[in-house]
Amino acid sequence: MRYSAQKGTGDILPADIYKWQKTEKMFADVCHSFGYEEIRIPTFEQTDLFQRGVGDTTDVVTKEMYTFDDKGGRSITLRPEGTAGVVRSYIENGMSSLPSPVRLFYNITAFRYEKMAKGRRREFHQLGLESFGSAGPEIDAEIISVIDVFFKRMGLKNIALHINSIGCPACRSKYNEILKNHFRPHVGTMCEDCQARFEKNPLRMIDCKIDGEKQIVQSAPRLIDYLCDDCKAHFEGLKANLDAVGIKYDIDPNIVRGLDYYTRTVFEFVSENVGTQGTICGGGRYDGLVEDCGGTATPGIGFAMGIERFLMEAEAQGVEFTKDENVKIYLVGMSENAGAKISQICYQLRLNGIGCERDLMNRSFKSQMKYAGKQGIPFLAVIGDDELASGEVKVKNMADGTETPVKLEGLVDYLAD
RNA sequence: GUGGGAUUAGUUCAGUUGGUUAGAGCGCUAGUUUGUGGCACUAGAUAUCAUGGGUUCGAAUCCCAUAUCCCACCCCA
Repeated sequence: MRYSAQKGTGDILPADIYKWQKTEKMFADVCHSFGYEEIRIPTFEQTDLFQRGVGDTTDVVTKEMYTFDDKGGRSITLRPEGTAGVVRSYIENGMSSLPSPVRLFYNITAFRYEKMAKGRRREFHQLGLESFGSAGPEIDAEIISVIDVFFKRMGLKNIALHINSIGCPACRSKYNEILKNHFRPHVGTMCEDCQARFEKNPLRMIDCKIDGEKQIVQSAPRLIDYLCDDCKAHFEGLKANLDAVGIKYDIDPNIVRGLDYYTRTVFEFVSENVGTQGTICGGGRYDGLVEDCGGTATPGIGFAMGIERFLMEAEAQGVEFTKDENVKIYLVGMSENAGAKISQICYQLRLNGIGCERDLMNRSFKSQMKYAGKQGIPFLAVIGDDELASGEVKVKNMADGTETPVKLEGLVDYLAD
């Protein structure tokens, strides 16, 4: 039996891991600079949290969740996204009593049972953040600028930002009636999905891929034109705040987003390099979610970015990731007697945080040299009987071939720069 | 859930109309007269040709099924 990683999962190998580490570290740095702190939440939650939080009519919940009963008979689900778990934690840990806004970021894996395609995995990784307690559009603009700053500091060029407002429950239900009146005479001619959507969520009929080209869909009234005064003011405020810092955006009335909890602001960063859908990062406001999950009514907003998709985009843009050297010096053993001394030197170097390697394969002198060269280790020193006698080694700089005599007791200091 | 392409060494790929011991590059191991590497040269190891059936004197090659990977639809990160 030959085992392989499960469909839609995969290994992140040493050859790539430094890119992930750079990405994760930069995201944390940027979040910190905005006053966000990291939170770590469990990989699984009770199924009900996602049904209620994400919405039990969404695709994610109805057909994509990894759900199973544990030995105690509880229904458990591997998180399909991060927001619901963070909201649960916010409520459970009484974070509403902390100074507002409460700002949290996270680095998680998430799980969705999907058919494979480019940029889509069953286990995938997200960097994201959530912010609680602030209802104004300033924070909407601020979390978008978190992403903008992150992209810029990672060396990415502009990635298209699409924004939209899907209103609050009040203006949305009013709009739904208007939309239904528009479609009612034509429902019969539309696709099966749209006939179902007509009753449950007419908003989604607008971005139907089957009927999308039809005149009746093209001419449908747009939610953004029917926002209530408060929602309209919020959206204008968002645009003004983005304009103020020079972040460019397109208003895309078709962004609906597949998760039920969104209200007012929704946005996506989209690219052509990560598959058909192209969303690298998506998010929005969810002013009703905390209350829906059993907390006191608290506005919230957040986003999540797919690390796999981000790296695809970074690679497509030719972003260079430099790999740090972990091992600074290789100690070549020249004689049988040198082994113990080399062990002592390595131990001292490592105690002082200096990475070093020595032969563990009983290799010839020449092979040790080759190994050090191939590994790209920047310094090298040969230790044989001469060095044992004199207590001095020649430290060779592998890049330019120069050698510097260094006393053994001074080796740590010499390499410490 | 619907449709399309693919699967040969660790890896990227060749492999003729079905015909003897299935090849190469990279990588790996060792050596090129035992105190200086990357390059080069030489040698070596490594393949149930995805799995199971079938056709045939003979299958990596043709047929069927299954699995996996990839791509599109849908949806999302």
